[in-house]
Amino acid sequence: MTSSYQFDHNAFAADLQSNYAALSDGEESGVRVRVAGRLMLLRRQGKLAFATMRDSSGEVQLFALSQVTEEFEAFSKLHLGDWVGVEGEVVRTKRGELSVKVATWVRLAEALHNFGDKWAGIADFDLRYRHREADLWANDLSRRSLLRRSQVVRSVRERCWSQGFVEVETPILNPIPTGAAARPFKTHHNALDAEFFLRIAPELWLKRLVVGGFERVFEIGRLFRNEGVSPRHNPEFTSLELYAAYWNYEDMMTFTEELVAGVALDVLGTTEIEYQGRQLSLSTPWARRSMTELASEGVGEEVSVHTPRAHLVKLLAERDVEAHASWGPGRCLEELFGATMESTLWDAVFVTGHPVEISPLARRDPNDELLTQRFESYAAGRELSNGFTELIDPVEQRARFEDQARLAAAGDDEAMIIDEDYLRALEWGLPPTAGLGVGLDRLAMLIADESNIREVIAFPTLKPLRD
RNA sequence: GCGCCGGUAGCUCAAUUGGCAGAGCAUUUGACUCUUAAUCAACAGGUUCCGGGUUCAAGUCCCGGCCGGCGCACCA
Repeated sequence: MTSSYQFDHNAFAADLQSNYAALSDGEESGVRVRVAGRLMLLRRQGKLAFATMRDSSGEVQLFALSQVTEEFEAFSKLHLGDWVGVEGEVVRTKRGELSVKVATWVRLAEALHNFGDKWAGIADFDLRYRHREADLWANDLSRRSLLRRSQVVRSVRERCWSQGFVEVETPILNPIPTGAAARPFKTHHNALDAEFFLRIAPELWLKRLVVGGFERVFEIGRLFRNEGVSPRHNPEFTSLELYAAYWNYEDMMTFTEELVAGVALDVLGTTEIEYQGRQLSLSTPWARRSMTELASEGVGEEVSVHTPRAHLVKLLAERDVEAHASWGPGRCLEELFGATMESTLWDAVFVTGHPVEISPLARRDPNDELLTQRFESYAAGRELSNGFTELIDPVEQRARFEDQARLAAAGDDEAMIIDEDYLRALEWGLPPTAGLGVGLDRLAMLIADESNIREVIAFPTLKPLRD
């Protein structure tokens, strides 16, 4: 059989399995179908041959007989991994396996390499990540995790749409990297002879759309940060960022917990999930605890952003954290929380009330001028989302950017740069607005029960091979 | 970036103290009319990641490099 350019396929393996579940052993349905997929196993027995064929829905056995099957010899010599299109009757073999009894068939493509050990699959991480196409055939779990990631993104998108959010796209090539604290990737546009940075966050663009009258917007897209690679960090990752005019951070927390719990419900059917062998609750409402309270609990005494810096520095030193000269009390408080309590936050929880010092785009808390109306959600000891009531005052925003510029001058190479276009946008009037960012890879990890971010990214960033 | 661990046939893995590089699956050939990782028989398959070094002898020990896993750091 030579290969074909096309195949008229009219049935999926999984549908056959369910539609003919009642077919008894040795019974023939009288129905002819055309299926296509890849050969995963092939067992020849003299003038019979049995093959396991997999398509995107599942698996079904192909049953070939020399008396029935065209080109039987060639069929029985197909290779594992070959793509075939088959026409034949749906039957159940005497031994009870639902099968398509092959009348005619065509090889659609030939596999020149195998897909790993048929028991063990492919275990080598390097091979799995560099050749995901082979990994997907060899390992059920890889297929499942990437499928779940897709379901997570779909669910997030549909839930945002259903709440009246408009999906938008903002520039990836940015003249200045802003909206977050991170090192950027740099590139160059030849015709414009201009330096550009790949975005580290879409935040400022999205708020400019709110200024423009899009009261509810969101963007799902790739962000790029020139930081270390780890089981929880890929240089390019996917975020959901979303803004709602007239909301404050409490409204946004409610939205966030319902979104995440809803995604779990959509994909897994429950908000009480199992993660890495341990029960984890995403059920609403999530606990809300202030960073001040958590840091105090962590160090065993009352601390706050009003505690003298020298004392906070001492408490950090006791935990082997060396305070940088540019850190004020706010940053020290956050570091104390990070060093003591962050990794213990297992069930979904909101941490609220971040210091102004570390929140240059968030609106101050009217009850404490050194804190903001900000939250981060945590699950499995990791940050899952970040949101706040947006700072809308252009004068204060300029002062906050200038504070960041001073940090940069003091050696903090991740401090934010002044964005004049954004300040001008604020001068046209941003209504009271709350914003949210969610790391979708992190969310996908949680839902797919994966501990390595690479398992939920089809083609993770790897070091190019060289000698 | 730092530390620990790893890289052996196409795939999954062995190889004792430094002593002839092996198995299963896949591939190739043959047998087999209800198999289920089919089974049975046979053939073939190697730059032991790369480059040096020590040694009578290196997959194994030492040095350098490449790639990966985990931890730390940075961050989401």
